[in-house]
Amino acid sequence: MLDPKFVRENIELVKKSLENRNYDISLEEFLKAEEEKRLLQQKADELRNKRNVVSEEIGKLRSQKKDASELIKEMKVVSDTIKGFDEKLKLLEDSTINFLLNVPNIPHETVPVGKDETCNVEIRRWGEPKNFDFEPLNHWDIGEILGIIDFERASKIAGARFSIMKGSGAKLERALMNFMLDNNISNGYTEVFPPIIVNRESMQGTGQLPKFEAELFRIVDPEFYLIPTAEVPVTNIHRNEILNEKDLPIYYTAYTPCFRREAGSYGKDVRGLIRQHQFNKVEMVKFVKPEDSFNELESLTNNAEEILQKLGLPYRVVVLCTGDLGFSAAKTYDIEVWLPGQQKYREISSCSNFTDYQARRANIRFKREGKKGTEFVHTLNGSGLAIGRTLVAILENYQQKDGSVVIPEVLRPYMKLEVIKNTINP
RNA sequence: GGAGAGGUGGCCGAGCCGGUCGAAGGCAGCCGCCUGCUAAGCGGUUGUGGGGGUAAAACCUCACCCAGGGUUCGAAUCCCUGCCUCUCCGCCA
Repeated sequence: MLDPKFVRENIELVKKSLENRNYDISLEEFLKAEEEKRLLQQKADELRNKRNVVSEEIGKLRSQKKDASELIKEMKVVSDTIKGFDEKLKLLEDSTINFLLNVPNIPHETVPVGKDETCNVEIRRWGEPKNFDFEPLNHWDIGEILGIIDFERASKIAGARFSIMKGSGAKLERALMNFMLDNNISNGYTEVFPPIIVNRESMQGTGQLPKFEAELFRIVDPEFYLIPTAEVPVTNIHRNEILNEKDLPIYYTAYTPCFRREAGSYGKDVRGLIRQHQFNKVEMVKFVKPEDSFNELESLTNNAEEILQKLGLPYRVVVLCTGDLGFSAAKTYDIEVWLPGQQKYREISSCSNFTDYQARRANIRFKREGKKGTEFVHTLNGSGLAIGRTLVAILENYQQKDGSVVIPEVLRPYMKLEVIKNTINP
């Protein structure tokens, strides 16, 4: 959420931001309501002050056994007036907050302005897409040949966009989790394993609600939401807290399953592991001081890249333009891994700085040493990495002519295996 | 699932037959005094958010004693609902 005071004082900047993000929202109504709210609040506060003073007076008269019925009568009217003001105030407050909850974060000045994903800008590449001396297969074909992924039975159990990992496939999934967690831990992140169903307040704290309800799986009775990313529970760890300056920065990493409805993506990636309703992910989350957050975004992104480098998977980093930038983010780098089966770079990580946007929603503050008052922290997060997609990348990049898949060196201690051999369909 | 206890400031802990309670007392923290140094001791001070005010402060004011409603001229204190914690019983990975 943006600071109402900030919006009030930076109308042009906010308008520009909305325009660059292709949002068609007018600020006029909000500003009017905001102004009205402040005036009304002043009036109500004055009356409350009067009531406080006179009520105390009544108390004194009472204790002296003197008559106070005139004052009581008078205050009854005042109280009714206050009640009326409060009702109006509540409506105005609701409408201003509701408005702000639907206004996206302001993109950082280094974010390229552009309409849609075609305007994203590639920042760097690492590794060379390998030349195969045979036609590289899609991961779902590899999975079938090796007997390590079963989509058909998964759809029997749950439905479309689910999968069963089997044998060496399941083991590879597990190895990736552990390798990624260990790597993040060695980069200074503290491992956490949070709840994966959460309450409404948490979803609102990180910005999934109220705007993106359609993306979420929901449990109706009692009301809970399945997390679409570990960002939700992990960022909310410090909801409604005031942290000490000396505690910052805080780095967390978490493995969790993630659940997404994928509404509106019916035609896309219908085959394979790329777009599933349930998938595993290792996430990195940071709480930092405002002045550090954009440097922290660079190191966060580097931490994610390091994993791909160690796995020997070619990738590129792109910075999202204003039109493609996520709702709560001020700046986002997507990391895209090379998939030989698709001859394309595909997103495998998304690293974002949310500045104070989530912190204000979730009310996460910190106190500077020797300074009065509090400030909102800046929050960041990034995948490090999406496990299913990493597994896809390994199958496709490390496939051999005979259908087998070589296990990347760094995973061998975890797998206790060097090659997933093709014993089923040689 | 059944029975009971409780949620107060950074922490501990009073208040809870309604008024002078933003809230006693203690601890911790900060400032000063004292002391050869340390400890002890003495005095002062210490929350968050909103609105107004200011160049910035000072300052004024409202709200906040788990959350949301209600009663009342007035609520930490009374009533209702919800959430959470603890103890006992049952059930269970």
